[in-house]
This record gives sequence, C-alpha cells and structure tokens, in this order.
Amino acid sequence: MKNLPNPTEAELEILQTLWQIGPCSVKQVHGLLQEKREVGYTTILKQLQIMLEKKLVQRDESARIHLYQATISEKNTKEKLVQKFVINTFQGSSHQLVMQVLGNAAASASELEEIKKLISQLEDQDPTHQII
Amino acid sequence: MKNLPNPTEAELEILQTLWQIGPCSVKQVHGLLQEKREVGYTTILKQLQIMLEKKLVQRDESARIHLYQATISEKNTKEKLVQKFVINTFQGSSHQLVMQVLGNAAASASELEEIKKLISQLEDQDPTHQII
DNA sequence: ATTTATCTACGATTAACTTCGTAGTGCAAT
DNA sequence: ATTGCACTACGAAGTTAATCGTAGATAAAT
Repeated sequence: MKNLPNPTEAELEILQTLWQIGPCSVKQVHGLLQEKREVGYTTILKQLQIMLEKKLVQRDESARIHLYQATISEKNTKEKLVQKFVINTFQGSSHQLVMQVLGNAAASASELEEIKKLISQLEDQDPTHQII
Repeated sequence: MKNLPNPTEAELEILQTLWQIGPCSVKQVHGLLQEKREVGYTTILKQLQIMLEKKLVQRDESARIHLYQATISEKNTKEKLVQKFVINTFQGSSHQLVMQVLGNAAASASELEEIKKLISQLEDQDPTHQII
C-alpha cells in the first residue's frame, strides 16, 4: 500500500482529537480545539476537507452532518514522525534522543521503573532481531 | 536574554555542519551538504544570510570569504526542538516518546547499558529536584 | 591592463500551510 | 410556504520556507 504524507502541525492537532474520541463531526472537533485556542469553525472544516483529499481521514456522508475519522493509525503515524524528527535533529541517532529527553525532563520514579522494565525486555530479546 | 526563533529544517541542517566543524565558509558548508543531497551554492548562501538576520549565526567579514558560525548552542537548540516536538506529537508526555523510541528502534546492548546508568543516576537524585 | 574565476547581494519564484469570509444548500420550525 | 438555522463548499489572502538565477564586486592569473 502507498504511503500517505506526514500530517502537518495543524493536521496532527486534529488527528489527535479524532484518535481520542473516534469518528466525529466538524462541530465536535472544533469544540474541543476551541478549548485550547481561538480558532474559526470553517478553519477546522477546511482542514478536514483537505485532509480528506490527502486521505488522512475518511468521512461518512450518509447523514447531513458528515462524520470524520482518521484513516491512519496513531501508532504508525507517531512512529513516522519520530523517525523523521530523529533524522533531522539527531542525525538518525534515536539513542541520543532518549538520552537527551531522560536527562532533561526528569521522569517520575514510576515512569523510570516502566522504562527499566522495557529495557530488561529488550535485553532478553533475541539479539539477531536488534536493529541498531 | 531574548529567545531566538527555532531553526527550520533547512536551517537545522546547516547548523549541524556548523556545530560539527566550527566556523566555516559558504563553500565548506555547501560542499558537505552537497555530499548528502543536490543543492545549489546560492541556496546555502541565501540561507546563511537569512540565518544571519535571524541571529542564528554570526559571521566574520574581515576577509573576502566570510566565515559563519552558530550563535546558538547545539544542546540548547535541540532541547527546545525536542520540547516542541513532544508537545505537538505526544501532548507533552516525554515519557511516551521515550517508550516509543525504545520499543521501536532497538538499541544495542551498550546503549541500553548507558541508558540504564543514566536512569540509576536519576533515581539517586534528590526527589525534590524532579520536574515531572 | 584584461580577462577569468570566485564570492556576495538581492530579487523573484514556487509551493505549502493556515486561516477565514462568503455563498449556497437543505432541514426544521413556525 | 417562509423564514431561519446549521452545515458544507469554495475561493482567496497572508505567511513562511526553500530554492535558485542574475548581477555586481573583488581578487587572481595571464
């Protein structure tokens, strides 16, 4: 299957709400985003129409009020965004990114525990599966 | 002191080379970037001029061949970029970002060791200093 | 002293993103 | 039936980014 373009900033903001609450109307999306910042109704409408063209969302037109939902998964999308970010900013070294984030915004004890657990799992994995 | 604007993608690419090799001419920057992708000489020149206006770089004009160097530090710049990225993509949860990166691109054993060491250090820190 | 090569300055173009106003359409309520 | 409301469609404007061509200036080479 073909690869859809990465969402822009404004598009990502909309996608986050679609991922969060599932298929919904322009009004709903606008309502939620409005809580965070001042933005016009038709701005969101237009964005969703553009995103429809780009196939980032699909819509149900059976009713007068169209319902939009994301066509791309949250996980996959974020993976691609992270990948691009790591390439741009850390020249591909995700390890550097992790070190920076951890050193920077200190995590809570429970979060550190969670990360340690994940690391243990990774260490137990078949080494031949390792990428880096 | 005032905060400079975040560098764009193309600007960051140039900054990376300035950070790497220190003050250098347009020709040098162009030479290095040219190895990675096709790009015109005047494109780089123009970018550097724009970056000069934005105060992202400064230049030594004493010789005919101007020498540019970054005015913003690599560490500080990347911290800001990461911060913005985390807000946009993970709604501010840097923990989520770390978990995704670790789960995604498996790190080498030595890298995992390094991360574990950092976590230990963090755990030993005075808890009142923790941010999140 | 001319010519040639190397740099810088500057303008123009193109494309993408973001935003919003206006107009049109159809449903609902009187 | 008419009016009014809620929604969609569409166009247009403003911004920013990125790229490059051309022209002008300086130095080097003949």
